[in-house]
Amino acid sequence: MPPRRRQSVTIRHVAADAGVSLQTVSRVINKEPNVRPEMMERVQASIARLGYVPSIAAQRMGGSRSYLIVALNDRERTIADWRNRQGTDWVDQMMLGGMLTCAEHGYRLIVELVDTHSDHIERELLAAIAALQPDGVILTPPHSENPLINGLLEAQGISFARIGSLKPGPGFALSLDDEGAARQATDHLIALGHRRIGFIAGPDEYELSGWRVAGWRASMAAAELACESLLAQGDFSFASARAAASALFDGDVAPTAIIASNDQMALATLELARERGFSVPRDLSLVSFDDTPIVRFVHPPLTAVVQPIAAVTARAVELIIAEQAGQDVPSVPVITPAQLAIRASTAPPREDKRTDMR
Amino acid sequence: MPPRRRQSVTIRHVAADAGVSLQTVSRVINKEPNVRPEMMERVQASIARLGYVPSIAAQRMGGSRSYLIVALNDRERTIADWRNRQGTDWVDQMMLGGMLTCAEHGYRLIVELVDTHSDHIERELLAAIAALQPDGVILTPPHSENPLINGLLEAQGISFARIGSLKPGPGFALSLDDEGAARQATDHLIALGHRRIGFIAGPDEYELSGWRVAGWRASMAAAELACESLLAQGDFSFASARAAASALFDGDVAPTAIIASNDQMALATLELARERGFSVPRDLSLVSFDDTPIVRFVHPPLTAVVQPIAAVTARAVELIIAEQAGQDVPSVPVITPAQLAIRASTAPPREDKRTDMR
DNA sequence: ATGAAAGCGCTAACAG
DNA sequence: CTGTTAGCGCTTTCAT
Repeated sequence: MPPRRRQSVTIRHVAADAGVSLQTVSRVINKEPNVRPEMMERVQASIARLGYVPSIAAQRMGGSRSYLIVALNDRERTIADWRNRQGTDWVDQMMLGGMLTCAEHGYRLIVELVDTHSDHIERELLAAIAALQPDGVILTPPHSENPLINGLLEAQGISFARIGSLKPGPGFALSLDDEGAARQATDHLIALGHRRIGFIAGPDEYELSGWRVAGWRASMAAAELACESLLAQGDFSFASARAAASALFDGDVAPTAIIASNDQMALATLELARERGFSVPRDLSLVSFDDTPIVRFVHPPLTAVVQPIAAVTARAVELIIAEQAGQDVPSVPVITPAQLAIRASTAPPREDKRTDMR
Repeated sequence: MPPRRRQSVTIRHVAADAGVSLQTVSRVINKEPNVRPEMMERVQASIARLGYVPSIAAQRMGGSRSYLIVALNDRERTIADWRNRQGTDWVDQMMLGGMLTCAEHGYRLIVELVDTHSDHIERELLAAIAALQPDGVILTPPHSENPLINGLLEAQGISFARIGSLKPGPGFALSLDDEGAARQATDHLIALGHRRIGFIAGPDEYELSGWRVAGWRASMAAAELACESLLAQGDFSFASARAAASALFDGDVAPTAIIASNDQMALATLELARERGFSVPRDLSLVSFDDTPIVRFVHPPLTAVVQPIAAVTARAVELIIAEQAGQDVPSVPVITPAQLAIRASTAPPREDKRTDMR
């Protein structure tokens, strides 16, 4: 049984050491105004000498911030990703962006998992809030636009960020530029000389599915290329994409390139292409969305749209902290551009008889 | 500026609702004895009805636990892994084991990064402790046996676990069974019919390097096989392993199988084998250590020793919580067996003229 | 510009 | 077995 531990050096020690009141020390810690420079210096010297660091528990108890930001992720999906060990690094990228940004401001990021589908999601969230009293919450898909969660957080008066959402409303909307990313991918293929570029869309439940399709359509239209018979739909799963790719291959206009709306679907397309004797990228160019680590290790490594999850999460943290500090924060969605990582799965199309010449 | 938030339902509300004193509620929350079953029930009913969840900040202030466990990782290495996006999932596996186990007991896991090489590592750790007041700390290599950290934690009276360490001393030592794992890998190859099994060791700075070599030696000896000219050493880096594998290939006894002490070194060996025209596993069987996701996606997928990081971290959390609760905890190192994932990189050796027949 | 007082939600130590 | 009291370390009032 460990001994009852107490803070070794408290604000009281600092106050005594500097010969000022607790209040003055508190003011210095919180960078509040109305402290003479010399006082401030004296206090800071004491703080440094004593190695004083405020207890966040006490700070929270005193009625101020908790310096805690909760990153809410879907339990089922996150655990499955961890268990599968397929290299999905969504959480890592969130930590990379979120933790480091938190650390810069003296905050901590705590990852919490909640059941999306559960009807006690409300209870789970409230429990986390009651226990942790976080200063902010970062929502990720599929929670970002959950009205229950959104309403609850708003009612509790907690700042929160919605990653992957463009909707106005309470909380900050932060999204990757899905449409722009799809355009970039399409333009890349067009520049390589492709004219029949297929697209495997994601499910309609996800708004971003539509954005990605829109980007592809826009690029195709700009290049005066037809989209007819070049669009198929999957549900982000490997199996669904095999069917979708199959439909594309067997369709009226065999594509020379395919863009898949996520990695799993791109891998399925790659597999199917192989089975049909198509060599990638010689017979078929392939572009993937998400750029999880795995697409770098398949053969050939896939050209992919990189999701800047770390950057978006970092921004989310900054917004939350800025709002805490009473600073002005933008009320429009924050859109972060995506990048295209060009690898070995895209190349100019092979010359063939079907190349139309107008 | 968000409004000053307060706990919506506190222990006081529960006490009033149940018509008992604060203390009784506290006792129920903490499962302390000396509460009549009927009282307990009444209090629990109120807790459920009001949706009460204790504030960990307040609990900590009251002088009890903080319900926080810090997982200390090396900053440089962790950030590099996140940035590289090579699929390294050490942190994820820690969270899988650590977070879930924490959650079962009402604890939270907070990941903290500190600079190993920095001389202010002491200050960093003390700051984290002062701010968070964690109930426990989980150390990972290369911190596990850092005397400064060990001493500091002991002095602070904080329970801590040392992952990847077998040393006695303050804190719980938890390790994977490196020697056993190496034996398993070697035995697997011997069972396949290999007799000339090479081993690429890790650097001496890591104790586990020695354990792994010992396991290989033991298995070889048990099968009456010679180790002569079959041991090479690297430093866990890709480059070092190319040299090591090269030495093995060019040595007196060309191995028909090689065990590399980590994934990077296995990949280097694979690459070199390819360059020399050896087909894996036809001409050379290959076993890797660590089993990061990447080895599943190379061709052929590598047979590998799986590091049960999640299981070990889960155990670490359990030990810390048990000690907190005043329960008896083992004082001997906790060794978790490793598993061998058999994939396509190992096969029986090809018949060749050099097969000795005694 | 500084200080003194009160209280945050909870638990430990003591009473009954 | 149960209730009362006194803090924990900090931040808010409100004085000065």
